[in-house]
Amino acid sequence: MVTYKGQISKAVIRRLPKYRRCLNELIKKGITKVSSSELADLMGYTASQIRQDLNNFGGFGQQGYGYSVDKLYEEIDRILGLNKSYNKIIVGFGRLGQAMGSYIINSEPNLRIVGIFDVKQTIQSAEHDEFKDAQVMTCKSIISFVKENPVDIALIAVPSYKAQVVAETVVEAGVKAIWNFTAVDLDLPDDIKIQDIHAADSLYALAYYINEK
Amino acid sequence: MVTYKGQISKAVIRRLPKYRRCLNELIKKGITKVSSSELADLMGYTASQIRQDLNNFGGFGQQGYGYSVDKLYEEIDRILGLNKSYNKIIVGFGRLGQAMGSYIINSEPNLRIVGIFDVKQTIQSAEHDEFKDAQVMTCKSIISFVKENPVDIALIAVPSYKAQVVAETVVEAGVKAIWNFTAVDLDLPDDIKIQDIHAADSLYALAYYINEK
DNA sequence: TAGATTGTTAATCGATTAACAATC
DNA sequence: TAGATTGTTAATCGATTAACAATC
Repeated sequence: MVTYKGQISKAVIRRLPKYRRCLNELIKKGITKVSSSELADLMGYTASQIRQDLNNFGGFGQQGYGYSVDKLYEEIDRILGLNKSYNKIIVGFGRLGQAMGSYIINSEPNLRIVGIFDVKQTIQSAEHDEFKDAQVMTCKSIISFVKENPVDIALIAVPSYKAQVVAETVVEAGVKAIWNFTAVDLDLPDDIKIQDIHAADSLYALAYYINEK
Repeated sequence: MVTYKGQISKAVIRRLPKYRRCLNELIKKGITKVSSSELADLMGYTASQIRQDLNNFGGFGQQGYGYSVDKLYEEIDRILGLNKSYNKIIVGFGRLGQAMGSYIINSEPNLRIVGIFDVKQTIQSAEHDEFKDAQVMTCKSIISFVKENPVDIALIAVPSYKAQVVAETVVEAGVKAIWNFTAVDLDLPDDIKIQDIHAADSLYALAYYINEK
């Protein structure tokens, strides 16, 4: 069961953003040092799991002392690749696409929205509109656009029935990573990285737990 | 390691909505019968896992034949509790709250949106607006409203810095289940069911996999 | 140095896969 | 009946927890 160095389990990767969030809170509070058991209390994991998780990437801690909050935060940022910049397009610019676009503009400086595509080229703009200067292109121009402009990530927020076709289009254009907000499980080549936000699935799980026992 | 009957692992519950989605596709195609190995091909699981999963709830299949698509779909619906109705409030009615509200109105007939709350009582309405007759109430009235009107689920889509306070308010009012769209891990009593949509977390995981290897 | 806390190995737990008897 | 496919037990795999030696 020897995992090669650098081959990290999905369970660990899923937890890293939560570590990052927690460390960010500590930084805001001016706390500079934290032990695995303090983190355990804050996050609801065991101290043992936290040490295991962090040791996948090397010894970030110091025996007898704990972890430096700043250093750990930076390391996790680096591990996740959040110290780099990414070019991004949004395909489907209804309320959901706009909501996520707004989030990115306000909270993710490393993500540059380089193109926005929708069947409609108009934006129903709210009052504080981050998008008032944005140009919305027709989906037909996705391929030519991506071939001219390197794109790392495509956010897809089109209606479900268009999801597979749109996804195939961005993949054909050369995009390798998809952040999928549609209710569809996309069927794409194995080398394409996909992260699904299947909001309805979590709603159904919620219904299950409401009725449980 | 005897799990009591009826005590189903979280891993299984997480997969049920995907079974449901897949079965729904088969129904649309007019397919009435499916075997565990056909489902395995469609969903990317093993046939063995599918049989294990379904057998948690009793024998839905027929040896030598397979599963009835309609029956299995209905059973999963019932297991998830989707055959019942739920009253729901939306707290935070910006683009994200509106997007999810629109989804619910159009796709989830069993979910009734009984109240909408926001600091602003106006709706920036798009052209096809499902909400044009909706009344948006001030967050201050949440407690009195919920005490008058039974509410099963609160969708929270307020800015992060308000998330904890808003969540505490709906819990104080008596709501037992929260569908959380904020970036915050809510700290609430153990008997409150929470499902988080931490979209940013999945984006960070995507960044990790883009850089992997 | 003594105390604290990590890094890391071993033990446990739970989830997935394999195998096959039951049965339609 | 013969063939197919489930239901279910056993084996494997992976992830979590416990324990403790290393070391700051």
